[in-house]
Amino acid sequence: MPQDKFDRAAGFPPFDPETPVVDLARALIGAHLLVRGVGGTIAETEAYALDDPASHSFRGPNRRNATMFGPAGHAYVYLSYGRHHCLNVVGRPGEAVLIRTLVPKVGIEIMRARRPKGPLCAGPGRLGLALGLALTDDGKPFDGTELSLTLPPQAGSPTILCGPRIGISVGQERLWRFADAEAPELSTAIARLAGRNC
DNA sequence: CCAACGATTCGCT
DNA sequence: GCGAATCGTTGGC
Repeated sequence: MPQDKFDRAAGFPPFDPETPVVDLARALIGAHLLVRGVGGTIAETEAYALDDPASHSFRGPNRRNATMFGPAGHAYVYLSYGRHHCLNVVGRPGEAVLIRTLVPKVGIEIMRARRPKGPLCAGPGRLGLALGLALTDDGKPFDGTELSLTLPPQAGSPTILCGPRIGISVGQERLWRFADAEAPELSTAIARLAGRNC
């Protein structure tokens, strides 16, 4: 049963220049994410690398992806399909982890006000709306000021499922989508990842 | 310069 | 299950 390559208790988040983005993506499963006091537990992530045709960084730096080439531990927020604000955690240069699903914990009333119907934080677009993300959040650090990323003390090493990333037309062979097998929000996602543990 | 296409979601058939 | 919404980036001419 493969598990994380780093010691979750040693230091979190692992924003050192050595941590490959796949390890960061796995490390963030089970972490607690807050955006201006609203958030929850990360349940689903995707990794995007530099030599990765599915990544925004693949063709080099530009106005949109500049944050991906900046320091680790900052938020890369971009506009998806002209309407959704999606949140990433920047790792090594040109690498980032897309936060796809959160188990809502804090500020649920606020999230529900922003999203009157349907799932609060299941899917990157819904999550961005529920957390009140905007393009002005692009480049902000996860330093506990507006954005924070912590590992709950009681959190153990979750069982992590993996599978192909969603919504991409290239790079499907990389099984870089990760999900917490225990997360309640992921019934359909878990079904699609059933039996895969890597 | 212009047409096509997304790291998506929602509503209707 | 399918198509619209919506806009910045991309790629072809």
